[in-house]
Amino acid sequence: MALRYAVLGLLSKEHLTGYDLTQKFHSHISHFWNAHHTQIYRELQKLEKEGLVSYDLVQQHERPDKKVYTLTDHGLQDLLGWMAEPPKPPSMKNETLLRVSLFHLIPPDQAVQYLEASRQTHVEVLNAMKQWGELHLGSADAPPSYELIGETLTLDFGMRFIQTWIDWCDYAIRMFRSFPE
Amino acid sequence: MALRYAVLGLLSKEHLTGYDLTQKFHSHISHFWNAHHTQIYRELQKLEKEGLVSYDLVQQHERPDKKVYTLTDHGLQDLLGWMAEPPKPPSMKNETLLRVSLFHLIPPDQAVQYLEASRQTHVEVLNAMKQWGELHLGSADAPPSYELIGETLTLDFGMRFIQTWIDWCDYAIRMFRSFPE
DNA sequence: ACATGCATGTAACATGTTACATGATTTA
DNA sequence: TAAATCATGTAACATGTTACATGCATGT
Repeated sequence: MALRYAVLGLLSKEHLTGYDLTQKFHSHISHFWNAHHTQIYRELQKLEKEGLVSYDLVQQHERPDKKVYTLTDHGLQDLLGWMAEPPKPPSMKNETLLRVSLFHLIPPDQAVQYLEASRQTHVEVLNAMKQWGELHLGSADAPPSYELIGETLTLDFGMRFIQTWIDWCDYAIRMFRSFPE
Repeated sequence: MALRYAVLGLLSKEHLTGYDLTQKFHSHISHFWNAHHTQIYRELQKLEKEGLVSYDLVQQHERPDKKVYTLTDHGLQDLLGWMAEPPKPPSMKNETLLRVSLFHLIPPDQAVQYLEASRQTHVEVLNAMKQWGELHLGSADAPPSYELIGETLTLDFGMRFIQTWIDWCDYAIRMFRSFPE
């Protein structure tokens, strides 16, 4: 029930095509949501049938037509209603942690190897986030405009989250190293 | 592709019925995975057809029969093969952050109210985790046995994760308070 | 009397993933 | 010459959610 609100939310800022939306998902909100283009096209069709979005056909030279989607009044009302719903407890689904919970099945050096690879992946993600923030939000020290407050806060959470991963990987590696092999 | 490994992983420790598995999902691994009983029954049927698990019918007095599932050799091999796969970058999907990214659509006091409710929810989850850890894993200071290392580490991550949420909520509330209303 | 627990499921639907398809244009 | 980009999709399948169903036992 939430993919629709990710789409409506992006459309509340700009008029976008399905393709544009896919790009935004990858570039702007991947630290808290993501979707394949196939899902987005399917969702747009449904939202259009329900009257929450409408589209204009735009002809292009030498390219297929594109559908530029717009949020309708009804769509904005639906979105604002959803914004007022109470928060739910977080539910995690993480393949790495699922593996870690079964580490007693494998030898310690394989576990350490896995944790080191995982740490490395997270370091790379964190660097990419920092770069993205500097490019899109400017200095992290200066307070953001009200328009950008949501993006600033979610990026900040994303970076804290990844840092938590890195710290935890270090801790876990130390714990494994303390076991006699 | 990972629910099956959550099921196989639990069955690598004990023989369990579908009902037992549902309980374990809720009580033991909810900080990094979860599933409805309907999913678990469906998955067990598939795993049985593929020969990764088998079951014994156990008759009960005054209750319907139960199927107690066991991991087969084939199932264990499949599980160990999965354990050796490389880690993926984490992918988050979080409704709260999706709302936060759209906070520019609502007035600051509604945003603060939401963040305070979210903080409260996370405090409650953290307390429940602490209690569960004391009950199942004993003192957090003493090093765990190798059998319990996975559960110790995943619970530790869960608690760090929730603490990160709480700290971030405080930061976000301060940021909103600094905006003139 | 009513809810909760034990134990198993079906059905319908929503969401997410992967593979395949088209066809011109631009970049390496 | 190969690939990536723009732009739109279909199809098949896996996973996740919600509602409904059964029937007995125990606790409040």
